[in-house]
Amino acid sequence: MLKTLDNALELLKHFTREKPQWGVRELAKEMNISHTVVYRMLATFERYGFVKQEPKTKKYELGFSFLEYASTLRDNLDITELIYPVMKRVAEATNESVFLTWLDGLEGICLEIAESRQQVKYAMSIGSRTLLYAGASNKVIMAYLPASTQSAIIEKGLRPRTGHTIQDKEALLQDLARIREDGWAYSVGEYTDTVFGIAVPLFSGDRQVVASLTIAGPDYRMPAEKVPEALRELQAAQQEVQAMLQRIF
Amino acid sequence: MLKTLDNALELLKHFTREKPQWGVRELAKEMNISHTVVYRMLATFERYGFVKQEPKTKKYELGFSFLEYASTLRDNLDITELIYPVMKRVAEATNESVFLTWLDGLEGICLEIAESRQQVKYAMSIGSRTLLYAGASNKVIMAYLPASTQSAIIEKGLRPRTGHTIQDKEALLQDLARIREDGWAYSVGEYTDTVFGIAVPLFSGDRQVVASLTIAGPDYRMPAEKVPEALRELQAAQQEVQAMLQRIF
DNA sequence: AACCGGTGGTTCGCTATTAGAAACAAAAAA
DNA sequence: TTTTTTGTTTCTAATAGCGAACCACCGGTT
Repeated sequence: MLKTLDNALELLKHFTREKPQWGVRELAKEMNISHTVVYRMLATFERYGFVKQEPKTKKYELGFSFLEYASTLRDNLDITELIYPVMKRVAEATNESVFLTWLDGLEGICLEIAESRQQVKYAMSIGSRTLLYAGASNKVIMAYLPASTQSAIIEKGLRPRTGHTIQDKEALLQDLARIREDGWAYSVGEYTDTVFGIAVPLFSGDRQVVASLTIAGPDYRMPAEKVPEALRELQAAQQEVQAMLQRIF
Repeated sequence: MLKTLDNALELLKHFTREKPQWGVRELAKEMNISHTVVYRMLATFERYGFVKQEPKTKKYELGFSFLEYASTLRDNLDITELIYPVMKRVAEATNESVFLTWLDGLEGICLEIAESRQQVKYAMSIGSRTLLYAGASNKVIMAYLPASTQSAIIEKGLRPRTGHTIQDKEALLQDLARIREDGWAYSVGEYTDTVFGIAVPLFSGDRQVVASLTIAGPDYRMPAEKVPEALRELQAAQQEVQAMLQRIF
């Protein structure tokens, strides 16, 4: 393990939505290290476009290189070309937004969004991480993980996202068992208040869960009687995407 | 400048669309350094999710952290909330896709795309870099840059992207002068074959070009007589976005 | 089964690189 | 104006990284 690189990557973590700009000395104080060191790291990052210095304020912020790497990363997964069209079709058929959530370690990460025509955007954008124990899109992934992994997620703590987030370990495991039997998940307001989700899992060639496909939107637009129709649409997409995944993975 | 960090960022450059996966020794040979060093760098990056190792092949590839940082980066610019809705409106009015290109050093970078309903996707995705001397979206930015910056771009070389890319220095400068007079640019097949572009510039609070807004699509869908109407739509969007930019920058 | 060339991962001593105090110039703030 | 704070540069002690040699493992060949 390289300490210099480790320090540098730790530094990057400080550039967040809440605090996107940092002065050299300001950041050094925050990290409890010499401002000289911070300066050198930022200067090196800047040469590669990972941060850039605003000429006026002299403060540093994230650079466009992240966009470039994110772009090639998404290309690697053939999402835009293969999966997105299917998602878009479901979005148009159901008039709701469709999300592709990928499994990454003990968390989920949103890889693609097909917006419905109804322009109601959510506070979820591509690249945002999610906890696996709340919301249909996440639970449907967790349901198919090995028991040991499920435990690991639970051990990390079940902090509630909303008033409807399941906080009891046993209740969660039971819920997951049911989802596994059904082959799909439905939830309302678990991850975000007043938002429903209908989700199905996606598997790799060797039958491991790797992702989920989700229809989501404001709860008032998806009463119980409309769920079966949306689910049918989603399951058709699932099969289609599944076939493509087998060929790749 | 930190050499260790510099090396590490140089290493990342090798993960491209063309070669997204690397073995430790393979990459070491490519970079002409010890495989031990490469291993240490990859291991450190992996702890932060910037690369990940595929369990089967043991090869490394880019990790999801880039998506996360790209996401917060885009949030910083308030694009999704403020500018995207305007772009979407133009896309629906004209039935063509609308692109937001940002100025970054001597290059452009695509920050947002509002797709038209007609599902014809281009090989351009968010985060891709573009050269400033070809195509309406780029030239309209270059046209408003100071002469010294224009020279710098030209000095770097005018490699043709297509058969219609302007390669003569004088011809280019003359074209830019005209664009500056008109306040907008129109081109066909300069950056990508059989693709037209109509573009207008966007300025920061202190009257510096920072970006461009572009309508683009297959050339057969935009004959000369339809250009004025599309331009009108685009210029309305320009004013609207401009007003928002003044408030931010 | 033994072999071989390949892989990713580990160890350890020498040495190049990095950290951090101090100093600097410039720009805000007093 | 002075004072404080900023980003940046310089210097040297000492830490952290380099790389040869190492191991354990895998997959194909003999």
